[in-house]
Amino acid sequence: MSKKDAILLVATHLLAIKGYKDTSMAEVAKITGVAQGTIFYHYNNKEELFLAILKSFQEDIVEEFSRFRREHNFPSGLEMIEDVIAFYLHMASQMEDRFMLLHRHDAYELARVNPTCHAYLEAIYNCLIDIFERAISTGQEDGSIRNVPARRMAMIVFTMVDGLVRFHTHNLYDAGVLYEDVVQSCRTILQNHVAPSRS
Amino acid sequence: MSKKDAILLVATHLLAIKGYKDTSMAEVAKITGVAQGTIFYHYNNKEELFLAILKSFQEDIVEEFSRFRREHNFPSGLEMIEDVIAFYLHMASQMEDRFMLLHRHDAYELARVNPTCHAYLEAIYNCLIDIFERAISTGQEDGSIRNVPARRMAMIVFTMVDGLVRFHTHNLYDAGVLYEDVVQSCRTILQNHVAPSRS
DNA sequence: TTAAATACTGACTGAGTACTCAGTTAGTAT
DNA sequence: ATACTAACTGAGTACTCAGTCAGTATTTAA
Repeated sequence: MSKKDAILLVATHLLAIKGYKDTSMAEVAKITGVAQGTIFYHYNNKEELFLAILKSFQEDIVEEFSRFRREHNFPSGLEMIEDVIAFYLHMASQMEDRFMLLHRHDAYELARVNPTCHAYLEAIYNCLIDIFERAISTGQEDGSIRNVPARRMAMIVFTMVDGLVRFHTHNLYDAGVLYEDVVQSCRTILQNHVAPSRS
Repeated sequence: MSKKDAILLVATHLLAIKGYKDTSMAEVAKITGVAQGTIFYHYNNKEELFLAILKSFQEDIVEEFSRFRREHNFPSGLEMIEDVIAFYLHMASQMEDRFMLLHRHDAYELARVNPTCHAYLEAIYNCLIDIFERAISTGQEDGSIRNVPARRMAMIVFTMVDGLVRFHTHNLYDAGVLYEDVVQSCRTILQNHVAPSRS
């Protein structure tokens, strides 16, 4: 791996677990095993390094989620929802550092003054919510999901699933026991009770 | 108001909107209109000031939520849920600064190494989730809410409502349009469809 | 009218910060 | 053999920060 990539990886981890202000470029350099100057050779300043992390996150997550849609087939929209929830949680543990970055305020504060940062964040959230929305729309077409506003319900489902992840990272409750309840709740909210042929 | 209280108020606001590391004691002093040393006279260090804020938040929120329960009567548990959601959002805008503090990582990081901080956080969350749980239990007794695990469902409802608040503070979506959907979703999840007399 | 306790002040300190820059090195083209 | 380049280095710079301290004002008690 190039030193540039190694710096990005170490910085992602430190920024995730310690936050922007508590992460010093000196520490990133030391852990990566490069000189401090090397970081500034590749990234002009701390903010650019942070943006590079968001950019790679956005690219990777779009890639992973579209691969998921390519490689899986779902018997119905309602069943797809459950697989999407499981996949989301899988990604959140696979990309633990970057999801933790999403749960910090650093990115949102930068987004207020930096349009590039705002664009990355929006792209990431759109990707995360899109996949729930797609499942709901699919379910509405095949009749397994009732007639609800797809985008807004996708955001609510997202909120619940993301809440699980946050409970876990905040270390206050054992979120694992909530998984089944969340899946069941989503089923209850979305499930169509009238026969599909009725519409 | 005493200078001590004034310092607490200003610090709460700054810590909420800028975060722990980005808030300097010098700025707190300047905005409050006291000398830097005055802060350290009342609070031994920055961490103690932070804990004092959490403590007052915990006390106030317990007070407000138990007042709500004292002063309101609810025709049924299911209807109580809707009022609780509205009240929660009311409190979140009333105590905007302190709820924003809850959405930052600062407190959770301190809680990892500081048992007092952990205790305050746990008390706050318990209070927030208790009121949802109480509504669900009430509804199960009067038959308006179905037989679901009360505590865990309370956490899920909390997750949705808190998600609304977070969307708002993160400034990414207009969360207002989601309110009705969240209330409707909660009703769908919890509502009892069998006649109360059947049990 | 003291004396003691409490409340407050702001200049100061030393550790830590992001970032710079003159210079080295390893590799490649001429 | 010479010239050139991108990657890399780490000591140095200017600055910010939490916390200290010696001293002053204000309140309380005898």
